[in-house]
Amino acid sequence: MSWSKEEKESPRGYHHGNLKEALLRAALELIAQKGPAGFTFAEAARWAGVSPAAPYRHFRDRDELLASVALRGFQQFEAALKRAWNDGRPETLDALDRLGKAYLQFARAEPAYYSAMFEAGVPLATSPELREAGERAFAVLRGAAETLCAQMPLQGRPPALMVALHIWAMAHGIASLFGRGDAARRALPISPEELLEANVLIYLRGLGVEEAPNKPSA
Amino acid sequence: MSWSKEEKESPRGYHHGNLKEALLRAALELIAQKGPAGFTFAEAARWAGVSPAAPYRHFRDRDELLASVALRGFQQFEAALKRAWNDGRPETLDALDRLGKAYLQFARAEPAYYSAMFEAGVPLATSPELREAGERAFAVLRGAAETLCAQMPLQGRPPALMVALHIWAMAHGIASLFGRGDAARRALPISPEELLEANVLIYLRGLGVEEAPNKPSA
DNA sequence: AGATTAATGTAAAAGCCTTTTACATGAGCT
DNA sequence: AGCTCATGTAAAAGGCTTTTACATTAATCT
Repeated sequence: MSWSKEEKESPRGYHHGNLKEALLRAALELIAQKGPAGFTFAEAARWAGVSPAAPYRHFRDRDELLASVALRGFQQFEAALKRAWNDGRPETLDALDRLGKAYLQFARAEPAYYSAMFEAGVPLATSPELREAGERAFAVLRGAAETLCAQMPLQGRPPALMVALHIWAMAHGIASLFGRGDAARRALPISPEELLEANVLIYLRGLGVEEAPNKPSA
Repeated sequence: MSWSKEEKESPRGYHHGNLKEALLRAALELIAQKGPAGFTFAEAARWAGVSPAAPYRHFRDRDELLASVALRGFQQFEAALKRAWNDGRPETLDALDRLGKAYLQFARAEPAYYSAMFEAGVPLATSPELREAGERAFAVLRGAAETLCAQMPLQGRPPALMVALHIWAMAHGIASLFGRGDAARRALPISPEELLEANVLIYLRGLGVEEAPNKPSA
């Protein structure tokens, strides 16, 4: 046992010690509970045990806190997608399937991040950082599309960027419409995962990508 | 010239005469300007020239006004989609193309409606009316998918509902990610319309639907 | 160590929003 | 004309946001 560093609820003195982090966490929790609109700067402060004015030492205003949540969201999103894609190995199509599932999984497991990123109306131009984080997350999809396209015959090979945008649109469309058990959304005859998988498979067939029967055996 | 019925700015007496309508219009305008989050009940009242408490005679609270905007949005959306689809005539695939364009056009021309409908976090379960309006709008897509599927050979004909959901996801994904000139969204190498058209065409090819060369001539 | 400086919190206040309650007005009907 | 109900107003309580002046402490420098 160690007294070294209490992480929880230590009865702090005048200074908090880690207020910025605490506010980010509080915001995430509150957004998850009540949506990006219902989240309030003052409540995050209360949650962190500081006065309503304290947060202004770390964020210019409520919007900047939201943007910071979105930033962190994009970073985690990128990491999750990268993990799932795993450079397209061992099989491109399997990896693509994992990618789609990871996309939906993120939207479901981290609705607060997802809505801060895509639905809260945070201007992407808020900060270069935010924009870049978004780009980097998209770059994973783009890389996947490039790998995919590179495996197609040169004849009629589509622009990888377009393919990436299409995949993004399909995944985001499904995540956004059916992805969260919001109790606010539509009931489906099948799971979002299955719906997306089918959508992508049909799309790929349209591109002329054939599913390997099982193994790329000769 | 007529004094019959002034519609604009008539210096009203104690009663407004058409407050509910005025509030809906004000809300629409304000949401278009500042997003669903930035819109405020009090400002809508001001815009209509009444006291801050007056709106409560017509809407239980701010959320109900938002839900009403969404309701009206779904109704107009349905109408726009129906008009574009035109029962699939004269050519199913052309009609489908019009449908997609109408979808994007609505999202762009009526961002306030669109965000109230899909992004403001209005619980679909708010009222049966709202849910039904949503269903009716979706029913247009569903009808299109059914027409489309009916023209396919029985062998390997996909479930129309799935096709409808896919088309919805693609359209919504693109509208939501790139659809509004928000100055907040990503720049594209091509227009959302082209992007969606390509997405749907590839998808249809994947379903085995072949584009008629030009005219269904023998 | 001691002093200075910069970072981080607090208190108080102004301004806006939401929502409720009691009251005022007048439109529609008999 | 008189009633009644729908529709609006005024006033007030309670939150949230943001700013400003001030308090406390951590960091740094000599």
